[in-house]
Amino acid sequence: MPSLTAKSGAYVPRSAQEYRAGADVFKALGHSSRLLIVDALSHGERCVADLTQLIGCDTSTVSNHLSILRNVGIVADERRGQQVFYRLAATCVTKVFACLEEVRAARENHR
Amino acid sequence: MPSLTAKSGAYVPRSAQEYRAGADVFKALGHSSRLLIVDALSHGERCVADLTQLIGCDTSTVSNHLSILRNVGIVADERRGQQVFYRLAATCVTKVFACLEEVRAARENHR
DNA sequence: TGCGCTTTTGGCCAAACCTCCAATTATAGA
DNA sequence: TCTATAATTGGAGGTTTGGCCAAAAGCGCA
Repeated sequence: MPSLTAKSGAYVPRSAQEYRAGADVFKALGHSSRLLIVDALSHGERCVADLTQLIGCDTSTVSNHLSILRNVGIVADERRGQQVFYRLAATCVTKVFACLEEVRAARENHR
Repeated sequence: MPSLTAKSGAYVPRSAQEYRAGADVFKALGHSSRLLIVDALSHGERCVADLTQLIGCDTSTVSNHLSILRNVGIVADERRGQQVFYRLAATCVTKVFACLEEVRAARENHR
């Protein structure tokens, strides 16, 4: 039988939908190319061609990554002439990079 | 030709390895069950059986999720008797939930 | 040692993901 | 209108993930 390891009643899980929506956001960040995109955009907006050159893969692939980030609300797009510019829509994600450092430290500690 | 949309020289990309390591952390958070685990652990440690009941799937599946979280340094484990207890190793991840809210708001805004 | 309980590991299969290419859409300029 | 450039969409391929089951490993206790 499972033991009550935490103070009983202290934790009430959120809705399954909430976890799914949250997971989608992290899933969007869970790819090195998309992380590079977010990092780049945290310094200013960029068009698709810029990002394509930065990442070094097919334009369609980058466009795909951008749509994934846009669908979860991390970036926003704006067409100006022939180009489409992307910028961060949720600036808080830049702070998350700091957390990555703490996680890395925790990993180092325990081996 | 790509246009220089950001202040030139303002952004220097990190190493590919850094992006890969960071992506692995987010990938670990990018699953609703694992997000539930993190949320639960933010209120105190839990043994595998507890988490299994909370999630409602096979024990082996939960164990697998936990190993993914452990490998990137988000959680740490400690055996006490027959049971293995898990706790958050990087407490900053709890703050990330707040960021999810901002991302959600950004998504709502733009539709 | 032998039994029971808890957790982990390995194998399997279906579903999801990533990348490219080709084709399409949107816009600017001649 | 026609052409060139920028970006998106659709489809094929190969790879990775997620779930279960069965088997193994670790621990406590008689």
